[in-house]
Amino acid sequence: MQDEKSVRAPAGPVSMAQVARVAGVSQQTVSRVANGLPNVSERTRERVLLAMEELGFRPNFAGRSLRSGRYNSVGLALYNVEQFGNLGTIKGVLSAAGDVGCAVTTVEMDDRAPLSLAEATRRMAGLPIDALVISMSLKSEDFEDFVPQPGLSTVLLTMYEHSRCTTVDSDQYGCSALLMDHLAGHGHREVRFVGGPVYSVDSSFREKGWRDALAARGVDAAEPLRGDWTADSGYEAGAALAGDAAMTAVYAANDQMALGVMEALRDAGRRVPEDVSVVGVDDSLRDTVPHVGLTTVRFDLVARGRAAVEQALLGTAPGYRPRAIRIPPTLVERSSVAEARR
Amino acid sequence: MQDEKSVRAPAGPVSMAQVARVAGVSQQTVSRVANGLPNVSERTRERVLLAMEELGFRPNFAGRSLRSGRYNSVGLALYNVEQFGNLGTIKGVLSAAGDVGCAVTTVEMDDRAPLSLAEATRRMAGLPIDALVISMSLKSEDFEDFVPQPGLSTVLLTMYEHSRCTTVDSDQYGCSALLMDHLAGHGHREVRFVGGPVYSVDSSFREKGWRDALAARGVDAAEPLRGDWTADSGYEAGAALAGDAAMTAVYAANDQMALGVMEALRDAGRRVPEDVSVVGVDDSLRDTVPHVGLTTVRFDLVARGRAAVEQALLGTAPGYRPRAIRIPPTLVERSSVAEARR
DNA sequence: GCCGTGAATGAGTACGTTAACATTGTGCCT
DNA sequence: AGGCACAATGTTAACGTACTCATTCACGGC
Repeated sequence: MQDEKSVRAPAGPVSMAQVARVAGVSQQTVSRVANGLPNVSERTRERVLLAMEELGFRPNFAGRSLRSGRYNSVGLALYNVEQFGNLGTIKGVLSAAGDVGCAVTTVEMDDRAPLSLAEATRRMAGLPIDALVISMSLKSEDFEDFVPQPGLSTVLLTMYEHSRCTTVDSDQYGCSALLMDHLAGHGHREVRFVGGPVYSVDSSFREKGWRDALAARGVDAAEPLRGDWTADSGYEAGAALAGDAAMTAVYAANDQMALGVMEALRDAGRRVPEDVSVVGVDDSLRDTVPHVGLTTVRFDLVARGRAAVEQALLGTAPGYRPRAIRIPPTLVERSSVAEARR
Repeated sequence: MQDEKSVRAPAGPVSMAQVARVAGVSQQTVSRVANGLPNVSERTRERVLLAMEELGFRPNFAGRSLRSGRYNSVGLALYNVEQFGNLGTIKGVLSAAGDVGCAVTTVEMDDRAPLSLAEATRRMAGLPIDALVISMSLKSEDFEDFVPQPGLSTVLLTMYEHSRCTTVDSDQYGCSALLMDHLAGHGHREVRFVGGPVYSVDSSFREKGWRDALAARGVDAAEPLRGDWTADSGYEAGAALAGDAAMTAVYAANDQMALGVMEALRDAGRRVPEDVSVVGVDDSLRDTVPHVGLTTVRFDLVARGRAAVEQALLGTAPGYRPRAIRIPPTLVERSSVAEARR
């Protein structure tokens, strides 16, 4: 039963008390060593570190945060993980949380039934988190009557402006203004819109921006076409638009559809951008398609995620007032926009 | 100071004891209600639920898991969040964790210096997690001397076969066999390889698979070209290969470069697939490029993430033995491969 | 040589929860 | 009517940590 070296079977989690016994010190001294506090002699420190190593000590999170009242973690409720943009947002959330020494505790919410915000909050409330970021693409009315969990600072990633909750989002309305101004600067008035699915909130904000821009210039908006975000659906829309002699530009609600539109127009004998200008949204094709020539708009999704976490953590301080933060997009000018024909 | 309704300022976190006081029951009864345990009268239950609502009770995670010794959470150490494939893996991790009622606690590891595995494990050890999945694209030698934290079931997402740790990965070697067999079936012997950056472990496994497949057929491997995964770098490689009269097929280590290769070949007057066949890896262009014609290989990244979590959780049971799990890829046959010229 | 100073260490306690056990109350069978 | 089963509820203890306070010890100034 005797080994030559330090093979005391830990058999389950090792507490500071056990380390203390082996090192011949008090549990409090082990705590000091574990947290790098001063007033521990070098000799003692080494003895304790050795005992920790030997037993495989792992600090008990529960005990620690029961004492401190803090978890050093931000909650993230995700609705549709694979949706475009989530990776950038996740990156921003992780990055901002990491900057302040926080982990990110994530739960996927799209298991069975379409979950409500209330249900999501309830499920997140029991997790080890100091603040909560909720990313669920819901309709505006689903946000209206939402009441955040008292005592849990909550931020919603949505364009809806909530009265009791800070909301953060890329400016899905402003991106249209950016593109329409750009097109107008090149003399385009008759701009057609190819939207995403009707249930998409982002698409409808982009559509509203398009409508308002046209209205501001006194142009009647033609009935928008709709795709399902894929390049193939964009191709169909482009094919349908190719015969439209009045229009000089197409605004597709994302880049993949814009690419489809461009290909369909060219297949129908209309040159891009000489005959028709095309713009998209997202700048998702960079590095993916060789020689991308699509003028588009880029959202800083990382900034979106960062802002959400920053606000959520600010919200843990008393006296914080909810606000609405919209991350401005930037225009990415390439070669799919030219002067409109007279 | 008296409001007509239930606006007792909670002022900080609310404990079961406080709820108990308001509801006029014992703290244990509150616990029973919170956990949905039986043997509570309907009247009492309602009274407690009301008090919870009124005070904004939020179950204390620390107290609960201090008692139970479990966290119901899986740790995820991520090295390079935005890298291709991570989103699918994250999805799989979240999904598998969610299936067993676990959250996922994530920390991004690429802050300052290139972190070591040991450092990553140390940082994750103090988090509220029952098991750990580590996703860091390191060289094989960085994995060799890794010792997992005792008492913390750990899985590495890597092709390296570790002796004391379960490893999970998509089969980055087998994908080459799949593609080379497919090409060989169409009569291709002289297949050129366009790899990713030299430091990429995935690329080198794919390259090894390509070499071994050629060797098995007695063909000398030409020096591979290298890109940086982007379509533009693929275009350059394609331009360089266009003059190579002997080769009949190109194997690009990812789809974006394959697309660049195809465009460069066509620009140089060589038809694809009639003159040269091209294959890629990842199937990353689906829905992104209209009418994708690229024959490629698809990894089930969600399955990769799922497998990692499943193994990590299995590892919490005694008697578990480490294993190496390789998720097989599937061939996605499109139109960029034709019979080789005689 | 005595006391003050400050470093090193230990003792005691409380954080919020749940499990085990103890107690009370209610209704039913004989 | 007496007792027994079982439902409803309360009491106590323990999980591992870090804070507060107490104690010991060494050293230096006078």
